[in-house]
Amino acid sequence: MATWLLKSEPSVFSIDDLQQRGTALWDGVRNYQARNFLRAMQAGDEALFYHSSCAEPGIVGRMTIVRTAYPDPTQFNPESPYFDPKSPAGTPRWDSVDVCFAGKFSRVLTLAELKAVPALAGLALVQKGSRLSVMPVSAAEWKTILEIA
DNA sequence: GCCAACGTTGGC
DNA sequence: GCCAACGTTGGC
Repeated sequence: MATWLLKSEPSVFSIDDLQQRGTALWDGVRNYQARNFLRAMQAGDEALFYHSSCAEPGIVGRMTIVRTAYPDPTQFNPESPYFDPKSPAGTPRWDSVDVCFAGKFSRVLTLAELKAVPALAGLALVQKGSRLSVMPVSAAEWKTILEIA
């Protein structure tokens, strides 16, 4: 089982939205490195939910991957902000996975706090200039994060 | 709202 | 293949 971290802007899709819906498709990833991580996910993998571009950026909960990568339907929808007219119909560029709510932390593990934890220094999230929205989390990092949650 | 850092595009 | 220009991300 692998572990991951996924970013979302809470004004678009928050941990509370996921809690309400139970299961949701994770769409809108438009970066090749992030997409490749989506494609590496297995059903049963676990992931952290991170709120970005908001008043208090940080990790807010956990989820489980319940369906492996499949073509992100928004890339073909001209009405969607994620529409990609250049994505070939035969070999779609962008993928989604399905995720299931697995818990909301009692507090936000803020980015500032995470940056101060030496054991998390290798996490792409805390590295300067990193904008990666889907990233792997090592077993040790996962353990550290759950311990401070 | 600002702006640093990054990824992508496209001319050459 | 290089690299300047551009658009986007995301913290502050």
